[in-house]
Amino acid sequence: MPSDPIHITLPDGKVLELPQGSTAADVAASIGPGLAKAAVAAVVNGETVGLMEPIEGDAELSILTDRDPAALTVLRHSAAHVLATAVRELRPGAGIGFGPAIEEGFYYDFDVDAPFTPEDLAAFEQKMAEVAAADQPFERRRVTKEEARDLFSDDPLKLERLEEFDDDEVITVYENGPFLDLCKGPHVPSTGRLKHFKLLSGAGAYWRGDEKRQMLQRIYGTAFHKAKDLEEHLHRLEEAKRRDHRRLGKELGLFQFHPVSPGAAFWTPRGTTLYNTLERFVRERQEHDFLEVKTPLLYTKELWEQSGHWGKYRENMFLVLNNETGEHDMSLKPMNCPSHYLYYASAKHSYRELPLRYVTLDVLHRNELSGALAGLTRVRQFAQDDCHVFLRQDQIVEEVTFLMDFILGHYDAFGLPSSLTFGTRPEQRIGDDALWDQAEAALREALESTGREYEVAEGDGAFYGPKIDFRVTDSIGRQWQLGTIQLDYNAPERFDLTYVGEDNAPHRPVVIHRAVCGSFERFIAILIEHYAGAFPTWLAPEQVRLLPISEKWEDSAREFAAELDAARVRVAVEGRETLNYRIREAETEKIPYMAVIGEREAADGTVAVRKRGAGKKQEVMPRADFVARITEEIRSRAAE
RNA sequence: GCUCUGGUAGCUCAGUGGUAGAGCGCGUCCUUGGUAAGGACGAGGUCGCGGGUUCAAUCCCCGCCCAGAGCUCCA
Repeated sequence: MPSDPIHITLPDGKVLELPQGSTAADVAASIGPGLAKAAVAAVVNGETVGLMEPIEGDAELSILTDRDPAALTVLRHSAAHVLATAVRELRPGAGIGFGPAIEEGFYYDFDVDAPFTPEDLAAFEQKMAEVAAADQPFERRRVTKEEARDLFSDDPLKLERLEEFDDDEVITVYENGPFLDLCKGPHVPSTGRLKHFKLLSGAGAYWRGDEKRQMLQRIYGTAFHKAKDLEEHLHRLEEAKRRDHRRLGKELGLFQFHPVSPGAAFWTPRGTTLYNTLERFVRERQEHDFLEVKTPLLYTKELWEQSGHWGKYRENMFLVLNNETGEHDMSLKPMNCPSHYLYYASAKHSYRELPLRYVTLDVLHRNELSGALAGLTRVRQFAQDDCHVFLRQDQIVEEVTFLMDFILGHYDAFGLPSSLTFGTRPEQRIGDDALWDQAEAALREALESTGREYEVAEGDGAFYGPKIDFRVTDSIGRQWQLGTIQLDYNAPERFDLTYVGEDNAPHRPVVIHRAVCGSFERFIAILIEHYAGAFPTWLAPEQVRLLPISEKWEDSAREFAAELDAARVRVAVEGRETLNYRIREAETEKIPYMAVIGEREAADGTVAVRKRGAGKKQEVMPRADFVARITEEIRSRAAE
């Protein structure tokens, strides 16, 4: 007695009729053999499911092939299971934690006595290949909590997770060959789908990310549908290593670190030139519409109590002994905001003056965990291009539009494509909803006015107001979160900030926190990696290297160097060793221009110019022409 | 902070229970060069810091410092 068929609606609106118990694989097969082969998983009524799961009743369904990002997540999740299968084969006693797909691959956490060695990883990878070759089907089963307790009686970590389920919740397990895991799924139909994968690294990871819990051993890996994608990914990892700012910073002599001041950079002369050039650029852009102020670095705790930092942020502050009181009741500033509030509050302000934009580029200190420090990207001492705008509620749209334009212009100057994220009200927040409605509407309007696409991150705003975050993509496709525009309704209350309105009564201003680079340190790290150390001429610490062919032409070279120097071009003359040696050296140091002077050039006042990376394609030109050309390139801050 | 790994010449790294090596860089001399490394000689080390084991420690053990990777993208 056949039961009623089910009706499957496809993305193009077509409706298929299939018998009860049909699976997404059946649907794919009924559409065509090509699709049946390419199918990885399916989306049924908005939920990603495995191909082999029976569809329950009428549904909207689309098939995921290896071109869908969601299918890659499924494959990687399955790869995590295959990894666990392999580890359990080789280390039967290993406890299993969680093993999800992540952005760039997957990981699985194991409870074992000792960390895995690289040799272990190689053996696991080998075993994974065997598991994949065995083409074990992934079988999904629904179980009761009671059954699950039984199945995982030897897996305390799984049991712990299990106890968090409600009694009536659907619990599923997946089984492939010898391996059984508590898992929501979905998975690819069988382990044979896993063809292109690689284990990358092992490291400790706390169970559930809680430092009070036991340390598990995590193995990271990645997997792709196509060999080419895997290769490209591995190549990108190599490329990132090659561009690592810590490595290039050392090679190009830009900055160093010393144990006597962990997390604080020593900038070399070259690095300082780079830093100052960036700072000059930032200052120049802020010259007209912003007011730069310098404020103290050290404050008593009264300020931090008022700002709320003393209670919530003290762990991250460097406290300083106050001789007067004998207490550590002073602190180096970890941010500039409170000093800007104080300065604003030091005078009465008319509504006519607003918006007021205060900028400070001072050094800040934050006591980050020692284990969190990393090169220039995570430091304890840094400087932000920090701005606080004081404005009226009715000015928000115009101001945010102005600031966005300002921030995007900055990234454009470095050829960093940017994207925008709008963070709306979080669960935990202050201020009434009417104010949030207004603030969000204003940000939205400003965002719309740019005509650019933006992502909405619901609930991602700060507790004191909504925000817009700016992310840039560097030359090898990595994304970095840099600038931010945050509305703040809390600070004006805490610091009792006011302005005198048209009605001659005091009103609360709104505060906007704005940063463009984030910190100079981190921004420079990103620039180093973005340019792979080959800075555009305007940023390069040394812009021209003059190479006299022999000592005889050194005077001529020095004369020309003086000319360039007078034109504010950063130039050095290098006369030792052979010409070939010096060319190689300048090329490795990524100097934008080499200028060679020999008998001919000295005689007719020319110079043979070789551009970085251009090889033997040199250009002989009158010296004045080269000065004109390079000064224009610097003035316009040309990209190359 | 915690786990693991590492710390040897300015840099990159090899090495050993018997007071240490390479390449590059650096110095001197020769060479005076035409577009990615000319040649010779030489200087340079508290083997991260402190303690312990040992006849003897850069090496083994303990502590500390610094660096690197990682520390929920939740079955």
